[in-house]
Amino acid sequence: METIKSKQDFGRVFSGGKRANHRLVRMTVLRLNEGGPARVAFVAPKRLGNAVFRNRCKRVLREAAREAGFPREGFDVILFATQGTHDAHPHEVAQAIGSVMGRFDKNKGQ
RNA sequence: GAAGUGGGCCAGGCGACCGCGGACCGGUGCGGUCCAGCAUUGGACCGUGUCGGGAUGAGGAAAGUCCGGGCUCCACAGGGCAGGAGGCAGGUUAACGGCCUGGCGGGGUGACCCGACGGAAAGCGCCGCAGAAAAGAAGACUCCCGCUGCCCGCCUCGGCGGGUGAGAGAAAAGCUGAAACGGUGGUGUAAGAGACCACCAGCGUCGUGGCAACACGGCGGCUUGGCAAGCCCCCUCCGGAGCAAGCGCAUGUAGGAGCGCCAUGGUGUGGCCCGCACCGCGCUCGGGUAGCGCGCUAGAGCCUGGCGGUGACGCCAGGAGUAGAUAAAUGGCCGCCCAUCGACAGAACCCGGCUUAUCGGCCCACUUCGCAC
RNA sequence: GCGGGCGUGGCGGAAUUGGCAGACGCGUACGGUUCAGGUCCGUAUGGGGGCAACCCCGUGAAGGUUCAAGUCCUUUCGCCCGCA
Repeated sequence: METIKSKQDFGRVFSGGKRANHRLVRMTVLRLNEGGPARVAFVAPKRLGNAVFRNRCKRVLREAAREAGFPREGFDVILFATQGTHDAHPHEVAQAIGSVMGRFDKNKGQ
């Protein structure tokens, strides 16, 4: 699973991407016009808690992303943990990601 | 059995499947270099992609960053001032503000626990309100006494009684306060006082024991508040930075332009001075960069046994054993077991401590109380 | 990794060398002014107890030094800032 690493790439996704919120996950999605590998990033803000709490959040997101079929062709996605992510089951989070991504797939079809 | 004290240990386990970091091994594609050969080609090494195999992979505090070191660079880390830290004694150690043993003080019936525990007659400063007085202030004030003097009365003519409080005496009492020129009791006196005596506290000094802190005993003269976590004094220790240290490679219009200063100068140097080393330096404009590799994990380390030591610890012998990431790896799911899957919590150069957080459980030693034998 | 600062009523923000904690401003409540509202003026305003006089507790938390701590010291929690 290719991850976004450099500061410049993050900046590109933040400025050009669209945001979508859910109780269990928040995400920023950038549609890629030209080729290049689709990538993912996992973020847990510091205000959520200590290092163990945030590591757990990112592991849940990682497992959910794997189940949801990431990385998806043509998208760079940043996944943010929320307060609910820590105690959620990865399967729930995967469904949440799926429903949110559904909007973007629909838009793509139009 | 109940309550408690001290010390040590564990931090769910096993199996199956899917996934993550990553050393290593094997296959294979591409590129480069070298070697052999006339040549198709073959072999070795390096880089890179891909497929398969595959050991191994967070903590007792990884935490807070409160101390101490190692390591690296600055000069080989040197002198002084400033600044900072520590503060009963002896030991332990690489070092420490840690630890051990002992002393002293305090708490507990006890096992045990706690203690920033040098100096206030080196100096400066502070001690509000109350109180006569608050730090040597004079014996100032109230109070005490009635020797001398003065006044009045009596009378046996020199004394007696009464009054006064000028002079002399004295430091006991003075309601306050956190704290008042040691405390209690006695002798003494006009009244009193370490003036004298006994005991206690404290000080000095001598002796004995102890490496020492200190303890015990004798003697002495009678006595000098508290705060140093106020400044300070004394003793001991500390050069500065930190793995973004530091070294190498690659990239780059890059050995850039302008102005200013310059040897009693500038930089290394981080507060200052000296010393040492180097010879350009400062500002502005413009440009570039946090890519890759090394450092990077085996270390004053851990376990077991023996010896020395009261102990911390030291010495010797044997044994086991690679976390090294860099947008940063440990997760998901199923089954079984203990007891309900639990607490605090995630390595980032590495160690030794300290402090703080913490569900539940186990082991050892000891104390007090109750009951039974 | 290294270094520095802050925490006081509901809010902002004072409290000199330790010596009566909450000055001052805002806000809130009540009353007055007005036909009504605003402005303005006055009173009250940390918590608990008491009929009252008054007493006790309160400066992020827990200890300590001192006769006395918002102030000094230690540990700890939270927040903010700077440097590489």
